Order: sequence, then C-alpha cells, then structure tokens
Amino acid sequence: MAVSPTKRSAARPPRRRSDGERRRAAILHEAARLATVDGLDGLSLARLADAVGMSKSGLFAHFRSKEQLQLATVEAASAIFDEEVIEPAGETTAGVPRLRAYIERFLDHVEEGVFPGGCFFVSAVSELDTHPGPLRDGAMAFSQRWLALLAEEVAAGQAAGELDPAGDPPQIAFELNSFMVLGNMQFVASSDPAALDRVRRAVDTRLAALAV
Amino acid sequence: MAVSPTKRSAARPPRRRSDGERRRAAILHEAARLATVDGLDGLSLARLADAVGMSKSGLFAHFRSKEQLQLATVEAASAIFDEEVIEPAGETTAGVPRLRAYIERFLDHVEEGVFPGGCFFVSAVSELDTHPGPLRDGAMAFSQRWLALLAEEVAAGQAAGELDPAGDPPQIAFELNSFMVLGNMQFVASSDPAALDRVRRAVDTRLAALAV
DNA sequence: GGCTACTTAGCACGATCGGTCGTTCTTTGT
DNA sequence: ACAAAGAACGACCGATCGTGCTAAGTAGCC
Repeated sequence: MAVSPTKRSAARPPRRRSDGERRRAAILHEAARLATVDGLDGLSLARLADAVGMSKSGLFAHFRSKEQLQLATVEAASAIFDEEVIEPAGETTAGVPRLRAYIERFLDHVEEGVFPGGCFFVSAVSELDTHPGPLRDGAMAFSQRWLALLAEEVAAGQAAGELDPAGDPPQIAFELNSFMVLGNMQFVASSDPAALDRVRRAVDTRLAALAV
Repeated sequence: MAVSPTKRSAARPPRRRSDGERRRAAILHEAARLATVDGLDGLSLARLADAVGMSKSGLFAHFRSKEQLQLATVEAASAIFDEEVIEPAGETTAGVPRLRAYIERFLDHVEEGVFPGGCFFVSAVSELDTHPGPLRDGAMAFSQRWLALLAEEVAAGQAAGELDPAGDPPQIAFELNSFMVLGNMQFVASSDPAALDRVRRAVDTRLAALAV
C-alpha cells in the first residue's frame, strides 16, 4: 500500500480537478453497475461512455488502459459495498446481532438492486477465478475480507456466550456465506424474493443449531 | 407449431455424416471446457476453431449462428455432467447414500478438472442470470433439475427413516447445493482442495443435524 | 489575468468479433 | 456409377474492440 518513490512513472499523482473527480466517480459508479451485468471484461468503453453521456476518448483519458479502469471499478465497488452493507451493520453490537445485521444488509442490497446483477463480488469472482492477475487478486481480497468479517462476528458471538464455542468460526462463516452467494444468484436469475427467504431460513437454522 | 411443408427452413432434420458427427462432438466438448474459463459469451469462434484445429468457417458451418453453438454447448455440458456425476451416483441406493454420492461425485468432477473452470453450470448461470433468453433458460433448467434431484433423495431419505421428516426437502437441497457452489468457486480460484473439504464438513454437519 | 495542467472531443489505427460466400473434397443413398 | 449433400477451406465483410494522437476548452493557482 505504501508509495514507492523509486519505482517508475507512477510517481506523478495526477492532481485532479474537482469536476474531473466528480466525473470519474460517476463513471466508476456506472461501471460497477454495468460490470455486474456484462462482466468486468464484457464491459466496453464505448457502451460505458454512452451510459454516462460522454465520448469514448474523453472517458478513456481518466484511466490510461482498460485494466486500470477495471481495477478502479473493483475499488469503487468495494466502497459501495462498504457503504451499503458493512458500515451500517457495523453499528450494531458485536456478536450475533452484528452477524445477522451483515447478512440482512447483504440481502437487502441484493434485493434493492444496488447492483443490477446482484452482489458485485459474486459476479466478479466467478468471472475472474480462472484469470490470474491483479484484477482477480483485488476481487478475491475483498471476498476474503468479507468472509473474515463474518468469522470475526461468529467468534465474538462465541466469546459473548451466544454461540457454542465448539464451532469453527471460518467454517461457519463459509456456510453462512454460501447461503448468501447461492441465494444471490437465484434471486438475480428469478427476481423472486423467495430465494432470499431461503437464505434467511437457512441462516436461522444454522444459528439455532449453534445456540447455547 | 405444426410442420409447414411450404415454409422451408426448420423442417429439415439435417442428416449428418458420421465424420461430421464426431467432429461436432469434439467441438462441443472443447467448447464446454473453454466456456467455463471465458464464459459462453467470451468464447470466440476463432479461438475455438483454433483449439480443435480447424478453420473458423468450417467450424461455423456446423452451427448456423453463435447462439446455436452456445445452445448446443449447454446441451453437451449437460450430457457430460450426467455422465460424470449423475449417472454414476444413480447406481447407489436411494436416500442418503445416493445423496452423498451425488455430492461426492460433484466434488470429484470439480477437483479432477472435468471442466477447467469448475462446474459448468455454476459458471453459466452466474454469467447468464442477467441475460434472458433461451440460453439462460437452458442453463437454469439444468440447475433446477439438479436441485430437484437432491431434494428427491432427501425426501427418499426421510421416507426410509434416515432423516428427520420434519425438514423441507427443497430447502435442504438448497443448503447442500449452496455449499457445493461456493466450494466450487473457492476451489477454482485457489486450486486448494481444502475448499472442497469445507464442503464435506458442511454437508456432514447439516446431515448429522437431520439424522434421526 | 495569465499560465498551466486537467478535461473532453474528434479522428484514425490495427486487431478481433460474428458472419457470408464461393469453392473443393468426400461421404452417402440410390 | 453418379448425383445430392455434408464438411471444410480461404478470402472477405461491416461492426466493434481497446488505444493512440491532436487539438480545443476550462478550472485553479500565481
């Protein structure tokens, strides 16, 4: 994460103008949404430029390659996810309540269509899992942070005496997350909120089995 | 819907030559594999032709459009999945043993790399869930058949007194499948068999909770 | 009130996309 | 044996892909 002054060209932090910054943010917001439909690779500069109402070359100037646009898009999606899911749930008290808040916020952001193709990272990981590179690494890193967050709250719940301490937090986080991932896919494919109810029921059952 | 003798095209069952049939099968097998890496849309005629060692136009003649190639690819992938997973497991006795056989064959076919990008239908559904059309319908139909197969064995297990009859078979099938789907994604992304062990542990826990 | 750098647009490029055409070779039905 | 049709080819099409180059406009600092 540290700035490397020795390394090549990157040195210039292109001090941006305020209007450019706003434009760039708007572009990335739209890019993140489009990428959940057509994929990060299927996202084309021309269509993205069209969607935000500017020329292809004008848009291209903001990012100096498609890969950098994709990288920035993953970052933007992370920020949106943080804002829509992680931060609001973070206000709840640690342990099971916060764990349930994470899950509920996740399901809500899927149902509300924050991204038209459902969770950005489900789409991204399943597209990129076979394409090594910094792009995949970025998406995977976020997914693992999410998984770690869930595991952390499971552990907190154990420490608080809410959950049986015999359970393995990462394993339980995997199971809970798997419900969310499949529920997300089924909801996007069917537009039927029943898929999300399936998730809620599965989570309830799993947590009930762990209750002390 | 009736066959109209005046209307030319559709009526003709294009009686194929035997060598053409073999070629076509080889093309589709490769197409199914490539599609799990680059997606059914990312699959390009030129690269597919290259992979099977023939010209683009020669390959194109087998399918009269890209969409028909994609449709045929989904069918071919279904056949492979049947052969590699469903049929072998079908020989086990109904109920919990067959249910576990389905799951184990699924995990094996992922680990063995029958498709380089993991389960074909996980890739396909997550790519197509936002793209309505016959292609998505085909992939979704297969996924639901798979889910129904799992639910059927859960019900059989209940009938045989192996599982608590209070559980809802479709719900339980959803939960078991979700473990497989996420495990598949994590295994493809990491090449780490530990992801599949996570699935096995999750399945064991879930089935143990249902045991009578 | 300029000067500078960021923003945006226009235009053109080489590559690749799905798809068509005309042709040649080969299998198959009669 | 001969004709109909399938299989495969190379050349080529228009469209779109990402990307570069150049020039006009404009916001922000001295």
